[in-house]
Amino acid sequence: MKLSNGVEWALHGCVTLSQSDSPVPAARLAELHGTPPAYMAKQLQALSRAGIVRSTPGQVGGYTLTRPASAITALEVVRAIDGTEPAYRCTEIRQQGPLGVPAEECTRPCAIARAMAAAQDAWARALAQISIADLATAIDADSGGSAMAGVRRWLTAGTPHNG
Amino acid sequence: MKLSNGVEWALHGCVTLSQSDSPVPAARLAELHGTPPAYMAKQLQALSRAGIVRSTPGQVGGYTLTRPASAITALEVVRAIDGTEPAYRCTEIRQQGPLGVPAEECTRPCAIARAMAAAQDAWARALAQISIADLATAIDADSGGSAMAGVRRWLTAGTPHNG
DNA sequence: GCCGCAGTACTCGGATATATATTGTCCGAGTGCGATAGG
DNA sequence: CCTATCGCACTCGGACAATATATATCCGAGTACTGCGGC
Repeated sequence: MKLSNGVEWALHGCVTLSQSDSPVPAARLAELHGTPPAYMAKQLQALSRAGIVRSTPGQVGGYTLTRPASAITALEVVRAIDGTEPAYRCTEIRQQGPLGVPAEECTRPCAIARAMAAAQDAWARALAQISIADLATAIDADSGGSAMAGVRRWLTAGTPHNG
Repeated sequence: MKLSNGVEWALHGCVTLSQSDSPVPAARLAELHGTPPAYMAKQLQALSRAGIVRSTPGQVGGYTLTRPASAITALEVVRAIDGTEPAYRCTEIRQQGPLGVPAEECTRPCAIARAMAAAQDAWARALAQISIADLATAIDADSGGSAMAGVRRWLTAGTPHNG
């Protein structure tokens, strides 16, 4: 069970976007985080399809959060990048083999699938309780309260029409 | 985040093994579940390395659970097949880029990594609460109490020296 | 001085190669049972 | 009839291909700013 690396970049990217009102280009986010620019752009496109960020074309375009950071959960970001399919996919092997139960009796999911789904729900609930704003606050606290201010300064310093 | 298909086979296999005192060959388990024999054997080898099952060589050999089914958790089986590494691996991108924080200040994990780890813990706890015996009981209940008896009958019927 | 227009530079978006992990398969090493020969 | 020995069939175990997924990249479509010409 490996989560895509893009999830990490998307989460950090959302935290960064939460510090800017003006659009931030994908290339700039990639520069800030030290990631391949084209691949970071790919993740942002996925976030755009999921409705988490809005893309602004044009010369001073870029990406912006569609909602306040406190209204975006980590679960949404993870699902946008990694997909919504559950980690455990039951292939109904109980219907296979010499003792396979007929499909008509399989009215409810397999007990094993139910257990795995319950675990996944617990995981999702934990992520749903955390917002991008929470993450930004936590990161800021870890650095003594200077990290987010530094991000804001760097973002504005890099946009010539703003600084 | 996709979980290996072998997890499903391993879980079903452990439930089946819990119904037999004598060793069950991998090929027989594969036949019962309708899976590729060689690949099912691969999963059982992983379970053996993890100490969940014990392999018995020889003509009437096979695999047996090392402990009562009530003492084997679903988490152990999943970890044996899928590995113990967490789904989210922090690559410390906070140390990258122009605003990278020096490594000496990274005394505790990144806030995002902490959030993801907490979610993974919730997932693990949910799986740790479920034993192979619980799964067997649930599967049996789904079939009106006949499934496990059928498995036991099929296992003994297939072993010529027992039936 | 003000307005309309073309040019340009920048942005995103999807289609395209490469690397890696998973899936699936095979053959060799080892072990216990069973038949057999001897006492 | 009992026992030791040999052969064999069956088992697991790890090493080896084929496939699917994730990773990384590139080029084309579209849009807002900028400079220029006309009014």
